[in-house]
Amino acid sequence: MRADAARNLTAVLQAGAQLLAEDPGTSMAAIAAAAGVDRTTVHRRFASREALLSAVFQAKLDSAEQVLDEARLTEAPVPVALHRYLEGIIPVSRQWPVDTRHMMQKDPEASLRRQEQSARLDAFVRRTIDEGYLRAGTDAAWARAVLDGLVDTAAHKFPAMDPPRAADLVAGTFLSGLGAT
Amino acid sequence: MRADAARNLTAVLQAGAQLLAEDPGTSMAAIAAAAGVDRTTVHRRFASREALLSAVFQAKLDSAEQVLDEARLTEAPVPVALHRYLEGIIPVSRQWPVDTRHMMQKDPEASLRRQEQSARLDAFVRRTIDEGYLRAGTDAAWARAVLDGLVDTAAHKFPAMDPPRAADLVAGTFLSGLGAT
DNA sequence: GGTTACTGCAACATATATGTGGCAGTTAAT
DNA sequence: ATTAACTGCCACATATATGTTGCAGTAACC
Repeated sequence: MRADAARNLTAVLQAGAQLLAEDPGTSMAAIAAAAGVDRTTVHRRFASREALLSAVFQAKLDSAEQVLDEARLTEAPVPVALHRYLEGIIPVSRQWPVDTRHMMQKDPEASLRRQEQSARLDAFVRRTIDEGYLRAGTDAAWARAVLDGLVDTAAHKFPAMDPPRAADLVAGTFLSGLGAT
Repeated sequence: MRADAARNLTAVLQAGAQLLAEDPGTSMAAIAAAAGVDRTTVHRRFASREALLSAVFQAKLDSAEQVLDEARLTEAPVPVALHRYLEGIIPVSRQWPVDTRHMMQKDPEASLRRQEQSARLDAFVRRTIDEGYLRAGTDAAWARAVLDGLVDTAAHKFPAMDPPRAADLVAGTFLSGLGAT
């Protein structure tokens, strides 16, 4: 592939991610326009609309996987791993705001990757409970869902907040809540 | 309106809310099929797709408004009001899972009602802070966003959890987090 | 029982999105 | 400088969703 072609490709993926997050029904024409290329050019890169969506999801999965790796969820101390994960995943969630859950039946391969990543986080939450960082009796599924929700909130409802501060806020709220002592 | 017609109308609204929440691009034909009526019947009730969406949003706004009223957010003690609100809003969020934010430019009237309801909740969060139920220095916008996120999580990721227990869980997580003391 | 309201079905027109192919022009790589 | 890759623009075919109309049948309401 030529260098300018590669630039166009990433532009389409990034524009697509932003538009599809706001409106999953965004047309290829709208994505092409946002990326500054012709509609037929997009069709040349991606055989179908599904293929484009798959490429966007793959890009998100790639970024998320790198964050999971670098957070050292199974080895680093829980507070360290948690913070590293949050600081890394919030920018990823902002850059690729698409919801990967709605791709399950369409793209089984991506769905599998997503499940694997989800399982790694589940395991981390279990370790967090096992090592006593969460209150005894805490439901792991609830803790996991709350963590995801806080990440989404920080990432998308406070898009201007810098990742380190957002990670602090999420971790603090997750562990201690907002109530007075 | 005849009684059977009213039944069909509510069936369309409820089926539409569920389908549109999963896929905002759901066709009128799919909604009609889910509601068990013909496509043309839906078109007779709702002049356009937009009109149907507006009706769904109105139904959600009506239910939410009732919850806000009955929670007595400005008068009841904060813990009582919070719990009443949560116990009421979670079923509403389940019955009308549509996201009302994406209707802003399309339906200015509904958007205004939504803003009014949002303002009532903002005021409640401020009161919660002013009366010392949240830690001093807590960002009201963050608290509000976290509360919304927890409601969504409890409502949609734990659809089988009964509202009183879900309200307990949300309130507890909101105020105290999940961390060990 | 008769009227009215409502529905399902079929047909139709329209708009929009997807996907393909050709062709001339431009630009990166050699 | 030449070649190959890539792009934009135009035209086309196809599919699907929206919205409308007419008509016959059914069920609620008086």
